[in-house]
Amino acid sequence: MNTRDKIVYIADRMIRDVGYNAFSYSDISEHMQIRPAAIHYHFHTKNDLGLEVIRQELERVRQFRREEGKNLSGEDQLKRLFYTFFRQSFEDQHCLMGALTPDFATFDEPMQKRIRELCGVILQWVSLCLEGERLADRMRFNGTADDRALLVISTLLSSLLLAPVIGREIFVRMADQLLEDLGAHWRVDDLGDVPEDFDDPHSYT
Amino acid sequence: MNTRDKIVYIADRMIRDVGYNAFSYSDISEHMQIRPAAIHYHFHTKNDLGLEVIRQELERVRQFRREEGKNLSGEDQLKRLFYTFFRQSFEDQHCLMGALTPDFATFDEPMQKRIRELCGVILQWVSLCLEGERLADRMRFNGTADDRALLVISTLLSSLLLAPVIGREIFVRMADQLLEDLGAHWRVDDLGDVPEDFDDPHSYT
DNA sequence: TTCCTTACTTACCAGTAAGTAAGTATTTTT
DNA sequence: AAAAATACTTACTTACTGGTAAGTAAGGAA
Repeated sequence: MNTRDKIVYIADRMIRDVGYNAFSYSDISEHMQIRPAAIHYHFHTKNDLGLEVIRQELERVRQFRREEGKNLSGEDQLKRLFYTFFRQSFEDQHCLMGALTPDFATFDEPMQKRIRELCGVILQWVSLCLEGERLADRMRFNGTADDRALLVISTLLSSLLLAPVIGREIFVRMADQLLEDLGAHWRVDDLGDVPEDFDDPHSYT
Repeated sequence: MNTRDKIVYIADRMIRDVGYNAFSYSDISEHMQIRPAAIHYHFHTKNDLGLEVIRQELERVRQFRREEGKNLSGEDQLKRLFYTFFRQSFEDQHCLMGALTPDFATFDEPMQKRIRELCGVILQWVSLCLEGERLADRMRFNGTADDRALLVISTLLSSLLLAPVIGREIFVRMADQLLEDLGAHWRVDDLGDVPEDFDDPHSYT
């Protein structure tokens, strides 16, 4: 990974760990062979870095849907989503939306716009998966798929936020309850174990 | 309201507006006839102030349950909870848990402990209300009341987090869907309008 | 009248934040 | 071989953070 991408990767993790307003360039520099000022060479302002972190996550989600997701059922795509969140619950990390929304009011317009974009893409993705599953009779729920997607995302998001407070096990409790309510025939346990090493920069979301 | 309580009130609002790590003593001082250093007279450190903000909210919830809540049905208590969150969605404010949990890793032990306490009290409260409503046949749900309380809180919490991003209307959408799923015969619309002025320091939570 | 407390103010500290400017070693292009 | 771009470092500025120290005006108690 080149320096630029490494900076973005570390910033991404920092945002998920402690929130956007609680990390600095010097925090990032401590995790790599670089001085804080060198980060300014790659990202003029912290805002630019923040924008890039969200842009890359947006791109990852879009690429997954374009390429891998194309050949996967809604169920398999949802499993991927749940697995990502499951893994993050083990790392005491939050999803980008959960980490960024509380500080939303402190961001400028371009940043807010991009968060809105990320939010829209994720909701649309989950909504389409849910609608497909309902049509295939593998899930059932009242109301629109859009509304149900909102509930799914909000449950995953808050289970990560609450995990460090209440305990890691609440992710499985909440996710399984959600799946039961949706009439799904699979549970978090079916997703497989989380590997020991967590150095791959994948995440949706 | 005396100076000390006013500081706590403003700090509370700031935490809900922009998060704990994004406000300073000078931000608070700008909202009252006082210099930043005077706040140190009342609260030696920012941590002490944070602790007091949570303590007061904890006390408010406990007092409500001890006094008013005693004579109210689970339904009326839940209505009170939903109404509080509904009102906050209009102010683009977050609940304390939603505002504090993303920064959780940056807090020291006493602070984390108190947030955990607040979280526990709220969940227990909602859980008891839900259990009562199920027994009274006014609500129905699978699984334990504790798990269902977790879902209710997480939905309310994230709807506030997402409101500034997606739009205020999502609070009503998500809350109503939640109530429908629970088999409740009431909706957010039944809670009455939110008044224009929002200067009363009540909030649970 | 003196003393002490309360509730501040002003002035300051050390530390850290984001950001800049100038210089340098290394690689790439011409 | 010279020039230029790349990827930094060192050293800095400005602004602001939480926190401290010393002083003071107002009020009540001895």
